[in-house]
Amino acid sequence: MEMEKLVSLCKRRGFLFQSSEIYGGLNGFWDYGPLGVELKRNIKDAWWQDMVTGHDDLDAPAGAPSAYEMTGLDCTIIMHPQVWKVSGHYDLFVDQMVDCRQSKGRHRYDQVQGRWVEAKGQKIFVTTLAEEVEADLQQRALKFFKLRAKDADQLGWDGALTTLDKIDVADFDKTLGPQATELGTLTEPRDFNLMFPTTVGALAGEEGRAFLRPETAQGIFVNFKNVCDSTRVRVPFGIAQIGKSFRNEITPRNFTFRSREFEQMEIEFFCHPDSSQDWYKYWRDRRFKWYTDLGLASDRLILRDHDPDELSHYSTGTADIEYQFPFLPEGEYGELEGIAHRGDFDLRSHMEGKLDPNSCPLEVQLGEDGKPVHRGSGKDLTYRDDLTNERFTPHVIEPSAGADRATLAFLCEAYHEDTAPDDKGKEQTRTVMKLHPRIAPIKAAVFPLVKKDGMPEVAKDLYRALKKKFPAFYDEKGAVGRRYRRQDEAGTPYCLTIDGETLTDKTVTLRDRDTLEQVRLKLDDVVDEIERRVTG
RNA sequence: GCGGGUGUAGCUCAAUGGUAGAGCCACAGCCUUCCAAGCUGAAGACGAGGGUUCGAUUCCCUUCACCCGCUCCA
Repeated sequence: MEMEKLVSLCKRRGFLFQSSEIYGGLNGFWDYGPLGVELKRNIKDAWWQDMVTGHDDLDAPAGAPSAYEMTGLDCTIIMHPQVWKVSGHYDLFVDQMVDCRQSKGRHRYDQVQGRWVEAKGQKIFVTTLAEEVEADLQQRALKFFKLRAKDADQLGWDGALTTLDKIDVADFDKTLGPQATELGTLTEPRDFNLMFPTTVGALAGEEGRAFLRPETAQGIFVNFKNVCDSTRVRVPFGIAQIGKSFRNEITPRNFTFRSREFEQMEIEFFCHPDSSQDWYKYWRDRRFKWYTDLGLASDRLILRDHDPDELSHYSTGTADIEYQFPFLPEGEYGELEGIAHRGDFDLRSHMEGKLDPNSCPLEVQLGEDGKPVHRGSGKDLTYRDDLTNERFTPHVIEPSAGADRATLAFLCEAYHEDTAPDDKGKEQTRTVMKLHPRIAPIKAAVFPLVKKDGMPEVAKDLYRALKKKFPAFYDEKGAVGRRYRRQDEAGTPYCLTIDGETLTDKTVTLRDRDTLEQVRLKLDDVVDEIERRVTG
């Protein structure tokens, strides 16, 4: 399936529009149209229902180490600036980048490795992005100095392997960029702040500076104590939140996949350190199943465990749920959700101050003055188990899903074209969105077969009855076949048609979107039957 | 942010330095008894801003957006 067809359908039928389109659009921002808003809300509602309100907290669900409770929060988008300093976003989201004028490549300033080397009376700083750092450095140095492999002993290496940000910018004219063949092609490092700054209060200036949240998770961590104090939840339990987050991505691309304003569905699950591994595995599998239950095909969806070298050292496991989006090259997947074992990193950070993610065991990151780089709240965020009397800092499992990415994946999965003969027997292409009935924007459409003989009146009554329960659609215009096709593109799973028989025997036809099959139902049973089919 | 490509009606596509055409969709009506039928009618566009020109959708510049590649993806 080509992505353009889906993008075109989304616009034509009102699933998705470009933000501010009449002014030319804005890169990285998208609006949901009349059908899209229903679809996305259904996805968020399904998540909230399945994870929070509908969760059975009395018995351990399949695969769970024990029974557990779930509760929710709705936190603000703008939070105290210290939250982001302590969480690490403030330091981490201010990336410095260098561009290469020759290769046109852009690189993270602190991730380009290199080393000083001298030969033939010239000293240069040679860099690489290769995994085989030493080997590639030698090869590139040999090539630059026009030496053969057997002349490797003519290379005079000076100093240890380091990164680009550790050398003087003035030495950039003696630097061989990682993809360059000549010296001095790298630009000076430039800032790319991935957090959107804003100002709180009427007075501009550093005092009022705040940020739009780059994730919803921190709102949960800073409210951990509030939730414990105001409810009777006991560890293990989870706090869920759905809400907008903002990241000033360098390159928004691929329709809504990477947007600058997006919505997250996150759970922070708090458990005892000793059982955290089991909970991590439970959530990984539970979340994967959630997508397949709603219709994502398991052959396009994978659960990918991060390699150990991808993990922060304090995390004992992270897995991505990834979907084979049609805009990605064959064999590549895009992330829908990450499930991370975060240990006690977050709660401890908000107690003690920003932790150094590279320290082991974790220690507060100190500045040159010996004080924390970013101070924590100083509040006690530990938990006391009143059954065992044990006090500990809970470990956290974080299933973090993108609502817009899930919506896009369901749209991609739903798009189908098939052929069906029209009334003249000619094969016509049919575009149909095979959305799971639970997330379909419109659950049922009602048609009088023709606009006479009292059929519209019966159809309108049925439509009104359906609408009291869920979104329904009424259409009496044109040929019935055309009306069916329109609903196919909107993803409506069921169409109900009032015909001549309805008037005599009180039955209607129920037409299935995917199979095109029709069955007759008693008019009085229709509302209950449709409701049974479209609710989880 | 860099390089390449593309911007004409909701969609698909024309033509043109001098009043921008069509098909489909959608709309109103007629007709229609189960999968995009037919007839009639009405409506709808040169991404934005400058410049050259008597006149620019067309030529030039800038900008915005989308697509491909690079880069990035806590």
